[in-house]
Amino acid sequence: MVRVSTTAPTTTAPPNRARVLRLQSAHTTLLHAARDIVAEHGWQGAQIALIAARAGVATGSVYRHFASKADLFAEVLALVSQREVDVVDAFARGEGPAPDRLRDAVATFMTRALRRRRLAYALIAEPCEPAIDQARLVYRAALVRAFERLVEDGLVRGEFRKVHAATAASCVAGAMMESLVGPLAPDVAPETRTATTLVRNTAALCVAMLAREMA
Amino acid sequence: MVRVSTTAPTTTAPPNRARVLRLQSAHTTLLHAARDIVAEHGWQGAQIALIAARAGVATGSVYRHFASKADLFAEVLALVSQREVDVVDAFARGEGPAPDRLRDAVATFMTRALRRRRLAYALIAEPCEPAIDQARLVYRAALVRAFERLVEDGLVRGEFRKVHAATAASCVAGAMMESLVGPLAPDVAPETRTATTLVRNTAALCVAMLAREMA
DNA sequence: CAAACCTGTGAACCATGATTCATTATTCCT
DNA sequence: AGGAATAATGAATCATGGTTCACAGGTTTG
Repeated sequence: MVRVSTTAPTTTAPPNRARVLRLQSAHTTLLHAARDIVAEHGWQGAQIALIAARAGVATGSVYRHFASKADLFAEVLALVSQREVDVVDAFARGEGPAPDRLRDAVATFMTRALRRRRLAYALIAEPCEPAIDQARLVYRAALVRAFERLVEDGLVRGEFRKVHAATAASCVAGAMMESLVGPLAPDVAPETRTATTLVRNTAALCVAMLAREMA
Repeated sequence: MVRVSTTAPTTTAPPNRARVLRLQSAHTTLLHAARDIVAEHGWQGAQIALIAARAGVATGSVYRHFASKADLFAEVLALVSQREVDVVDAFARGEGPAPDRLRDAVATFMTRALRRRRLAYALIAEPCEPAIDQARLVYRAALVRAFERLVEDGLVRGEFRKVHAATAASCVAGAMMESLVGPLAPDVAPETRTATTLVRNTAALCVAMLAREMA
């Protein structure tokens, strides 16, 4: 690369910045490669060597950017999961009746999961080694917290009957995810029509759990 | 052992029976040892060598009775889990209003889990290796099916609003188990009073999901 | 009682796949 | 350009823990 030797690097800024950028880029590339591998082959197929190959670097290079495999996967989990948490959170902070928002949050979460099936299965239910499982629990907790905020909002607005927000949030999240486990299983035929019904039913059940009255 | 050489072993019955009994006994001893280890140290501490030691046999002997570690653990899982499934099933086949039975089934399951905490955590949420996780999914499915029978019964009796039984059962099971995950975590202080409230709340939420009308 | 046969033993073996590290290539600065 | 510093490489190493197996001890059969 041609550098037009500027008078003087005021500080060590330009080179550092470039270096940092390059490193960040490698970091991101690796992260994406890992995510893609998981989305395609699940945790089972997510070996360091494969990920490195996918990212176009050598195995050892992975350790230049991540302290360990667990570390890398924790970041992958965060990358993918945070988006989902944010989606639920958007509903928690939204306008309109809380029951409707709860219904939509559940439905949206499920629909999104049923699109990237393989990835969702990996995140929610796929058997995986303990270290990853550990990180998964953290993500689940975050998701529950997002639902908790939604429930709390509904309580403040008097739109839910009086329940313990944290418990209710756990129940909603649990109900939702357990409903997904079956359909997400890799071997099940992708019957999308059934999926639509499933989503609708589950969302309704979750709302019913908290509803002040029957419709 | 002194054998009073009876005239003639009509068949090969006597020796075989004794042998079979001895084998069965060893099998059972191993199974119990494995269960106890898991109940004390979780899957993490459940290594073949330790289990063998606990059972008072050599490592290799384990393989006289179980084809593999996964096999052994599958049986442990079945041993412990089947009882829980049966408990739920008893409520499914019981008398009285289905909503009450559902409430009691959930409460009973949770209460039982909160007693043997460590074991329940292992069965429900503890990070563990894929092979065990796989078997765990099977158990979850069985539990869901038990709840499904209960829901179906309630539907027949017209005591639940019209819902898809399988989906509702998943939701109930999921809600229940997710509620347990937090409190079961090994580090959490065992605040039993909170546990009582948690059980009551969760059971109520599960019933509300299906209830025809508000109380 | 001896031969055939199980069953138990536990140290050695092996497979897996993450992690390391001596070496080589690249990039940065003067 | 020259040399230090930094990054990339990937084959070798290592750790873990399940699994095997050649052998020993005891039991059954004839």
